[in-house]
Amino acid sequence: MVSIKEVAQLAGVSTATVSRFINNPDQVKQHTRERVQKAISETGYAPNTLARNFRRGKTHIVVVVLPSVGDPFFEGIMEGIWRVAREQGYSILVRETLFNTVDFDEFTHMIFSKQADGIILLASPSPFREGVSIDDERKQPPIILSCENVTPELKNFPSVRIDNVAAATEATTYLISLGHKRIAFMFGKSSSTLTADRETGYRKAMKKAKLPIDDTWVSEGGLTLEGARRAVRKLINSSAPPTAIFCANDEMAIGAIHEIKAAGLSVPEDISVVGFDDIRYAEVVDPPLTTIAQPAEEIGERTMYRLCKAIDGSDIGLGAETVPHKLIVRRSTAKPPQSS
Amino acid sequence: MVSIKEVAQLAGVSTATVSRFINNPDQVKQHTRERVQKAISETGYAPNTLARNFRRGKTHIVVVVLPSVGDPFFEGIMEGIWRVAREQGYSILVRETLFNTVDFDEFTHMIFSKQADGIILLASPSPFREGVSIDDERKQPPIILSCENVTPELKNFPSVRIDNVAAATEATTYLISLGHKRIAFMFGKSSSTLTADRETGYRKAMKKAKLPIDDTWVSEGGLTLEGARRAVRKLINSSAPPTAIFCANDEMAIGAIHEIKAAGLSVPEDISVVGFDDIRYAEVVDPPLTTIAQPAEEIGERTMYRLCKAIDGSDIGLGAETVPHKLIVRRSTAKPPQSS
DNA sequence: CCACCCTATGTAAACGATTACATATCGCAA
DNA sequence: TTGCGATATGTAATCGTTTACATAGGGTGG
Repeated sequence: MVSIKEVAQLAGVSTATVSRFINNPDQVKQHTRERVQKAISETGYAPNTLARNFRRGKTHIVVVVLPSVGDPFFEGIMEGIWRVAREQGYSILVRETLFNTVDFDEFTHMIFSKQADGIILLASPSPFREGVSIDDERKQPPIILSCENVTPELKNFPSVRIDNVAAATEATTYLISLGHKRIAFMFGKSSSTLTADRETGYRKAMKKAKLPIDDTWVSEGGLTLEGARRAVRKLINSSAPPTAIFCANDEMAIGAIHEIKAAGLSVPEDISVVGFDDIRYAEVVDPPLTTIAQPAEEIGERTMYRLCKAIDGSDIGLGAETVPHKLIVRRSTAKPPQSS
Repeated sequence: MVSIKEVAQLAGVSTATVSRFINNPDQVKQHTRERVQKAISETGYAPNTLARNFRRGKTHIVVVVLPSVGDPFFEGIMEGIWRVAREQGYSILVRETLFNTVDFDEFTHMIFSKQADGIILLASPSPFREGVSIDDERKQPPIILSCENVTPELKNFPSVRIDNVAAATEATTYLISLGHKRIAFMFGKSSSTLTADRETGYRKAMKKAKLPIDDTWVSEGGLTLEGARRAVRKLINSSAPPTAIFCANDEMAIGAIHEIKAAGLSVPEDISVVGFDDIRYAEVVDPPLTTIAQPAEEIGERTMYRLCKAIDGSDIGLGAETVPHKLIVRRSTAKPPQSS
């Protein structure tokens, strides 16, 4: 592997000059520039990134932690992250948790040990160790959340997300406005604020409409197709089956629709279904899914920008940056059946 | 940031001893070990990965290049890659191409400039520059393909994949066995061997059954939902619409089903649809999709293993490593309508 | 013509770990 | 006791860049 020394030798200059030629050509005289350029071409020299990063103390790497890349919702977020990353000269290292909780310390350690310059969390790390709090004023390592798919302990962490409470209220209220009274809520991990907030919104809307909530209507499905299908089977067989189901994400909603149809019922004639996220499959399932759209790319972009600022040492403060959501009405929702 | 020097000083030993303690504790006497451990705990020392990697000349990073993480088929492959990566101590840096061709040189450069130890290509790089050939005996940089979603020039590159020709033949033959005579084929980028092989398999089966192929039946849709929908509209409105459509991936098949139903036709009563990949949505679309299943995780694992070997300097040879596929029959296929 | 400054380049010291080689220490056999 | 080998530790060079500082050369103003 050819090093800067050999290039310098061949060009008859010092290594410093070669380095300057690469990083700041303006400092180098035209005449010298040509000689160095020639030497580089001849040797096929490429600067050793390991050495450079080591010397500069920067990895130019950002780790994105998410439950599963297969979830199409994350695609949009990643798109936004990548755009900014490319613009700012970062590479993205992806770390899947596969829905296992991971130790938060693992990520702070990645920063301390210079494996990465910053971290974006789209998944739940395990709760903090005792005594660690995020509210205090001491400088945090450059770690930021998106979508708040995390444990409540991290509530004050820098993050970018929609107002999940308001969005869930809106979705539920829409079902209520159609005439539904028995509305179920189906969610993922109960320990995440994401889920908790959406449940809060749901309960808020039900309460406002003075509608009762049957305990059997609120069920954990795991945010997956399969989990949703299990949960739906239970709901359908219960003594007072709901006429509408509000799912904490589209993946569950798609699984729910499938299972409802498999049971010989129709969507939306027998049961209305509302999803959350507006993934691209939402439009092509049968019937097309009513759902809450999140500006995923924008979330990704703003998260990455904020992280870059943190890496550069700026104070980005605590708390969430909120982006707008939107209710998308398609054909998976309708008035409840007459008999209800 | 605390360095090994400070730990050594605090423990009253040399930096060499601290280094040995970290990398090879057995070499260090029990007594010393305790002192060093104490110093590490007290200082909160974490070895600087940048320095270590630089010294060792290894990044412990593998780049995976793919068109889009949003495609659920890649999820399985990534799963397999990650499993092995974790086992072998690598981090995965993901690079999306968003269906743009990227310069192959970019990846060899990443290796030369020590940004990564190896590359896995799941997406099409642009054709080689003139004069570069992959058949020659000179040692290749550690780059490997999966799924052969690439330009034909790379045909001899080390890769892991199913036998696309045989799989496509099988799928087409299955349609023929149901009685279909007018079978369309819908594919993505025509420049990839993946598509070419599947088309070859399709043509082979048609030829064997002595069935003609209408040119309008073979159409490029871009491997996306939207592309497939456009292509279906054309097919339906043609003078001799097909009774079955074989799609080069499930994403297209799902788009096709949706568009067929939107046009007021039924699947499979009017038109049968076959996909490719068996992504997890294949089972929950309506009707559930008949498709070719690929052992995605296994592909990912074997790819990563082979790459690790290449990185370690072993000769992994040229050419493809083949894994088995399987036709999954669901309800999107049936006999053609009577009138045909 | 001198003094000064500015520009282009060279010299060499970092960065923080690893490791070849040198040295010290200890145990044990002769 | 001496000598040898094995074991544990220290010394210092090294990886390839960057960069603070030194220096040389060239131009300008007085």
